[in-house]
Amino acid sequence: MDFDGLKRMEGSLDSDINQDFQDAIDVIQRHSNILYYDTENKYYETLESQQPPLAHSIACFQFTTLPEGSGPTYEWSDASPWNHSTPDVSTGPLICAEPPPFYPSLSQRSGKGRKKLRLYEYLYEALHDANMVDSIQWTDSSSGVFHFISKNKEKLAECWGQRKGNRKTMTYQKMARALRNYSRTGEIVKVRRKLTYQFNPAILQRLGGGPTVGLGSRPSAREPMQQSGSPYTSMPTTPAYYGAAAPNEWHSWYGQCSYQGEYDLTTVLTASESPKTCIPTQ
DNA sequence: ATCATTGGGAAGTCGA
DNA sequence: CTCGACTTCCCAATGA
Repeated sequence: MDFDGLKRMEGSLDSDINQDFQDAIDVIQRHSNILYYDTENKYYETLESQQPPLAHSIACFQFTTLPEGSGPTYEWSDASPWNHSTPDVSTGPLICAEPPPFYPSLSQRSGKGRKKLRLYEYLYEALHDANMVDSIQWTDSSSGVFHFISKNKEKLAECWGQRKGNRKTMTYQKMARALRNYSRTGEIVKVRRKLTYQFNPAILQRLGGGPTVGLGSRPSAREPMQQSGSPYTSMPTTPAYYGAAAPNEWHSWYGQCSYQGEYDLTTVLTASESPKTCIPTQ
């Protein structure tokens, strides 16, 4: 992203971002470095050339069609990122283009043996999509903390709903409800900050980035992630959220913080060199 | 007081 | 038929 792009971004960010503008800049800078993420698919290289100027279209997803019976036929990470351009939300209501012919219908998408795309996977995907930067951004990608942009969070939700082929329009409220269910399993937890959530480090790792933690299979509601002996239980390198990989311990950390009043997330999250304690801003 | 956001219960849907 | 993973609806609490 060039400087002009940055400037445009700045103009489009609304008040809740301004409150932590430095944060946003940091995230944008991170995104500018993220373009190499998908070098294998050449997504970001080709996006520009492939994209027609559909200024108000979103949520057109291109899937790689895999032959039936060739092993696990769908993994979310195998799906090519969707083609869409950033809608100019300031000029009017969001209009979603009809899915292109290759857009898989629900039945196709969930065909034999295909794993359903999970919300957290979708969010992770969106976080690496430069065109979604106006809807969702990393607050601190290394610790898996991300936040929704108040102004455009509904766009992301709509995209999610379209991707799932829901009958009704997905809203942020409904998406957030699903997100809250993750707090039970610990896949994503709520950060005590407006519109901000955090991936579990193990999930983050599994999704292809983030800190190195003990890997395990995906936790289930019945088997919440337990990582006793994990470095995160004793050593909060990025103290705020890694405090523990186990959800319960995360929460206990949050609980601690909440007693200390509002804390400076930016400070806490951007300082990873040395262990720090929670820093209240007031 | 208003609005946005958060949180959770409960029932329903859908695919595996 | 069961189960997981949402989805949908609703309502209450909280904070700006």
